[in-house]
Amino acid sequence: MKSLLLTLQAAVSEALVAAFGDELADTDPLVAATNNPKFGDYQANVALSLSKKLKMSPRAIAEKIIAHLQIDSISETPQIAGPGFINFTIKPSYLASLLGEVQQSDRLGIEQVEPIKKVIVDFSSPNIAKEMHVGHLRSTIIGDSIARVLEFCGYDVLRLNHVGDWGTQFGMLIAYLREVYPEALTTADALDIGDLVTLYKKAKVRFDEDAEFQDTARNEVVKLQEGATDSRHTWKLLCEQSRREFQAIYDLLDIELTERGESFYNPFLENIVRELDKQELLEKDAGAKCVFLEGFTNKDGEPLPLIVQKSDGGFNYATTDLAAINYRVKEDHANKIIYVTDAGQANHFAAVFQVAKKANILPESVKVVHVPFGLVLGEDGKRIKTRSGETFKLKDLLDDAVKQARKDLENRLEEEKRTETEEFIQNAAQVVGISAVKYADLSQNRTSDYKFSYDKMLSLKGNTAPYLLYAYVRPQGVSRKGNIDYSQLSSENIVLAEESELTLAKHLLQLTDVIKEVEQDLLPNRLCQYLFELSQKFNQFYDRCDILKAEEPQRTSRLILSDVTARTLKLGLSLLGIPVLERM
RNA sequence: GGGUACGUAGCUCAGGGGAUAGAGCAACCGCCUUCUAAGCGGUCGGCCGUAGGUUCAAAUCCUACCGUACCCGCCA
Repeated sequence: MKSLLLTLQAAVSEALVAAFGDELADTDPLVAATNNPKFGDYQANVALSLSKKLKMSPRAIAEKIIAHLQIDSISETPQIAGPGFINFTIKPSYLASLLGEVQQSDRLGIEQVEPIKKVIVDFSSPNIAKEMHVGHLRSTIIGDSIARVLEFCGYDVLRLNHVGDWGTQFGMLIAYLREVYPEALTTADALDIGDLVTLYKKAKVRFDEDAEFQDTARNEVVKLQEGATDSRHTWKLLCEQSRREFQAIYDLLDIELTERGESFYNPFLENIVRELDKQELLEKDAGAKCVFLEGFTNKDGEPLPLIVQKSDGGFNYATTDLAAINYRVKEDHANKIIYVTDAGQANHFAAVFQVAKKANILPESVKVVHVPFGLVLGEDGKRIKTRSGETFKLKDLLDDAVKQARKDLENRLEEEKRTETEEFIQNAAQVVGISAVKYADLSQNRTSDYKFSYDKMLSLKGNTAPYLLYAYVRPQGVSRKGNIDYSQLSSENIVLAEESELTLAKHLLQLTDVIKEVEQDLLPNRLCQYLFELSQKFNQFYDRCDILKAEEPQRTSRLILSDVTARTLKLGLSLLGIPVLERM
C-alpha cells in the first residue's frame, strides 16, 4: 500500500512536470505532514524553492502546480497559504478507504523490501569474565530493536554477538587462576567460578600491582594462543560461566543472538596481515605493524596508524575487526553490516572501515554503518564505569524494575478492589517492568548521552512503556466488553466524521512512513515518538467518542479504529522488543 | 593541542532548512451513575549557549567563540 505521503509526493511531482516540463522531474516536491492542523494535513513547499529558478513568484508557481494536480479523490482543493505553501486536507472518504485497506492487511499495509538483502547487526557484545554493564544494555536493546525493524521490513538479518572472548584479559585471569585455584586448570567442574566479576577484580589488582605477574599474564596469552591444553580448558570454563550469566539477561529481555566471538576469527588474523602486507599497506613502527591512515593525526599532526600486529607479535581488535568484515562479506554474503556500539568507538570504526576499503576487504557494494549511542550516565550526570569499582548488576536492575511494577500494580488492585491471580500479577509486572527499562532507553535519541535513573525508568506515568501498554489494553477491553471479534469486522462502510476520529485515522496511516524512516536512519526513538502520539490520539478519541454505544455505521467504524490502533501498537511495540498485555 | 558529539521550559528530552518551537515530569485548576481515571481537558513555564554569515525562509546549514562530554599507537 502506498502511503499518503508517497502518493502526494508522486502527484506533486507529476504536476510539476505537467506545469513546467521534464527538467523538473527530479525535483523534490518537498511534501511533508504539517505541524499544525490549521494548515491541513500535508504541505508541499516546492513552490518557494523554485521561485528563483523559474523566475516567478512562489504563489504563482503554487497556482500553476495546483492547476495541474490530479488528486480530486484524495484531497480537498489544495490551498495556497502564506508565502506559497500548498496545503492539502485529505478527504475523510479517502482516509476511510485507506483505513479499510490497512484493517484488512496482515502487515497493516506495509510493504516488504525487494529484493531481499542480507544485513548483519552486530550488537550487545559483552566481554567474557566481565560484568555486562549498562552500556551493553543499551547496545543490546537498541541493536535488538534495529534488527527487529529490519526483519519486519523483509531483510535477511543475522544478529551477531561479537563477544570479547579473546585478548589480554585472559592471560591475566588464567595466570591468576593458576596461582589461586590450580585445580581449575585441569579438572572438569573443579571450580564454580560463581562471581566472575570478583575474580576479575582480584586478578586486575594483582596485575596492576605486580610487574612480574604482568609478564606471567602475557606469557599465558601466548600459551593460550598456542593452544596449550590446560590454558584452553580454563578459557572455555570462563566462557561457559559468562555465557550462562549473559543468557539469563537475554532470556529476561527476550533477545535472540548468535554468538560469534572474537576468537572465531583467530584463524584468519595472520592472513589479514599478510594480505595487507602483500598490498604494501603495512609499515613497521616501533616494532608494531601498522597501516597509516588518512585524515587521522596525532598531537603533532602526524598520521595515526591502525595497529594490526603488536610489537610482541599479538593481534589486536583492529585485526579482528578486519577479519570479521572479510568473513562477513565473503562467507556471510552481507550487503550491509551494522555495528551498534558506543560513540567512543567512532574513530576506531572509521579507521577500520578506511583500511578495509583500501585493502579491498570491503567492496563498494557492501555498506558498513557504525550506529553510535551516547554514554550511560548516573543520576549525578557522571559516567557510570564498571572498572572503577562500583558494578552495576543488570540482573538486579531488571529485577528491581519488575518488583517496582508489581508494587504499583498491587496498590492499584487494592484501590480498585480488584482481585487477580498470582499468575496474572506476575506476568503483568514482568512485562511492565522490563518494558519500562527498554522503552526508557529506546525513546531517547540514541546519539545523546543517556541519564540512567531508576525513578524515571520505573515511573509508570508519562511517555513510558506502561502508558503505551495501557493504550493497547483499552481497545482490547472494548472488544471483550462488546463480544467483538475484531478480525470479523467489515471495512465496507467506514465513516469518519468526528475530529478525534479523523486525527486518529490520519496518524494511523503514517505508520508505514515512520517505519521507513527508522529503517533508513536506524533511530528507534522515532518509532517511540510515533507510538506515544498514537496512544495520546487514541485516548482522546476514546474519551470523546462512544464506541459500543454508537449507532451504525459509526459503531463499526470506531471498532475498526480501535482494532487498527491496537494492532499498530502491538506491531510497533514488538519492533521495540516489547510485548503487549490484554489486560493490566 | 587535534578530532568528534552535544548545549532547546525549573527537570528529562523531541524536533536537525519551512508557517506561531513541542512533549513528558514537576506545580496549580477541572473531569469518574460511563468501553479500566495507569485516562482526558486546562493554566503556568523559552533570547533554541553567544556573535557573525549563507538563504525567499535558520533551533536546524557554515564560521568563530564560550561551556560540557567522549576519543586520540600496541585495551576493546
